[in-house]
Amino acid sequence: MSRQSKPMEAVVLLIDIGEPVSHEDKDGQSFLLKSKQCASRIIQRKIFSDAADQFSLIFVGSNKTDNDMDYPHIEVKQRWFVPPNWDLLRAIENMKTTDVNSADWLDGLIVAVNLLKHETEGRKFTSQKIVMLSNFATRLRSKDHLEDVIATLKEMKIKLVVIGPESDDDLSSEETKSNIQQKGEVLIGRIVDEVDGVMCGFAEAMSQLDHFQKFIGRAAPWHCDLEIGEDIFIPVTGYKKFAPKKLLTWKKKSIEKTPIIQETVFLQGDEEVEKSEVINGHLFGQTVVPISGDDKTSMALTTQKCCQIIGFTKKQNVPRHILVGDSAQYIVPRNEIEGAKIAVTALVKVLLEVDMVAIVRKVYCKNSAPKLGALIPTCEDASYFFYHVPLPFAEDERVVRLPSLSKVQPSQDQLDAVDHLIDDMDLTQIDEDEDPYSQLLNPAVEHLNNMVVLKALHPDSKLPSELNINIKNLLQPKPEILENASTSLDNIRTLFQLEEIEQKSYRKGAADLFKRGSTGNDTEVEVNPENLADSIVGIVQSTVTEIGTVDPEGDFLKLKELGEPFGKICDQMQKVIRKLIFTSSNAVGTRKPLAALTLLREQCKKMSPLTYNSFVASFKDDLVERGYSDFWEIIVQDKLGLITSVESEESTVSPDEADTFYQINKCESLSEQNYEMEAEDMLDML
DNA sequence: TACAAATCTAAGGCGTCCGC
DNA sequence: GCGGACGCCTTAGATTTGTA
Repeated sequence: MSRQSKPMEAVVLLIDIGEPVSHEDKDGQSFLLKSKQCASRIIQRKIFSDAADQFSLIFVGSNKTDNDMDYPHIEVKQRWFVPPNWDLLRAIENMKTTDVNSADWLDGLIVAVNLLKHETEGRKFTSQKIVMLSNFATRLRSKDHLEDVIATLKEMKIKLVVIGPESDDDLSSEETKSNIQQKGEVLIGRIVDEVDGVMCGFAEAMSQLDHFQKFIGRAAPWHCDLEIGEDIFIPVTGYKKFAPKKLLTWKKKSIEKTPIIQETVFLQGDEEVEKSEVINGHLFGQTVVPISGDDKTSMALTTQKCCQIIGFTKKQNVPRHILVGDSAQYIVPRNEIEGAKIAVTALVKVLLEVDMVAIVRKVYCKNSAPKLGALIPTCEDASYFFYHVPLPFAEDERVVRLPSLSKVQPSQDQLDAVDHLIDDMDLTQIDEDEDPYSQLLNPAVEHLNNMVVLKALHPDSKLPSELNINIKNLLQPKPEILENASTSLDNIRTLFQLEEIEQKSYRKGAADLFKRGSTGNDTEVEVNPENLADSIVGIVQSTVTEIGTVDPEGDFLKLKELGEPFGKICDQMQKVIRKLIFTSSNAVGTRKPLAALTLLREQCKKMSPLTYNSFVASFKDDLVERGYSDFWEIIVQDKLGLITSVESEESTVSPDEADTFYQINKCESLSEQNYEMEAEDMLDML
């Protein structure tokens, strides 16, 4: 057995399919149709909730008689208790009414009790339930067994759920119940009362079954010692507070019942390579660095499970927006460990008093990756504990500079209107019990499950293009909230007039920007300075913060104009040139890095020849060493080597020295050959 | 010790974006 | 339109936990 098994309930679905349930109600639907929807929904919910419950199925009013007690018109359709499955669902979907109008629903109940008694023997069900769907419109053969049924239901602690006709209060004045039906309802009502069961109409039942139920499993504990320094260890346990709902997972299955075998083939060119001959590698620039399994093992960071406090900081240093991860944990003192509760409580109390949080290094298990997190002290219902929320490492952070919105100046009326709208739709003041959104279900999960059910039951039919009304409701604000905000919404509509703007293509935009000159000469363009300021320059000014690979020359000049330190932009330019040569794809070509290098040399000639000379010397070494001699040849051709004393007074390099620099000495070319050999060897190994 | 459930991790598949 | 880079999602496998 598992450590703590899921609850496993044995459920008998007892459904009336006799003649009396074939009649259509005022809403145009027969009782059987409603029974179908209801029973089907019960099974669907169980399938998707991954519950361990098992079902059997009994029809009352069937043309067949198939039960151990030989009661007429009672058919045990599914004897063995089986997990909820699509076959069961199809059996329910295919239910048809019969012309039998003398089936006894009490007989059906007795057969169901008998089934639970005998078919659950030796199996570890945690509870037993009968779900009965009938309109009780047939005359009972005998009421002799009534007391026995009640006694057995009580004795076996069977839960009884009866879904029947709407109560008289919910019926319209035109709808009436027959005498037999009224007597039947009184009788079943008595049974339900006696066994403390549940009885409801379809409307109520369906409202509870509309959405797929959430299965609340028991969170798995994570035991660890909270370490403070070298000597203090507090035994704690972590439980997930919340985690994202996982959607259905897809498995590749053949519908033709021939198994799908997934096969992976490794190819080098057109030739197949054995998996054993394939090893992983990392691509550094154009160089593949192979990493074998052994290398990987020796490179792996070996860690031990831990939850180590590495420091404390003021709570305001851990603002909400830097919290990361997709789940949070409770960290509570370990149960039954003496002193753990006292220690955690003391720590939490002190941190609350000084408004601080603890920063921890958390390793889930041996050799798993260390994570950074914040332990946020919390007190709820007189219990002191921590919330653990993951924090980002430095390299996880992205600094996004967005253009200023200062150009947008809303009027005071517009500001007030938005203010009112926020007040009217404010959910923060709603009582938690009345908050319609506190238990909001995930519409994506609901919709996907609905669609899977449709496809499973009707594989050839098309999926509906319209969303189910229940899903639509999940996506809408509640009507009462919209009503409350109706005045504010009207104000917003009036004050923020929307205009349709024709979407201009980039080319069209450019044509507008660079208006053709009045000369009519097609080759001349006239730049409209006002437009330019509002568009390209504006955008560039607000966004260029460092030199990128898209327009390195433009970025360099812009940053220089903005007064960035010359050394800093030279450094960035050098990095970009290296990136364009060594790590970009071949498609980049040599034009862009060459243009960037030319500009850098021109600028350094005036400002700092030493910076350029130092860079070009090490750049030459790298080019030769990595086998980029073609690009070096272009540098030689274009005379982009060392800046000489003739070109700049600050340079100490003579023209002769500059000429010698263009030659590659034997040692360098030897190392190049070596590199090529090594690369060939490595490729052979691959 | 075996087992089931919860949890985490790495690898591979796939879709989107962007530069050429 | 193509292909590389990147990120998200799924899946399989590993680890941990607690009970029978």
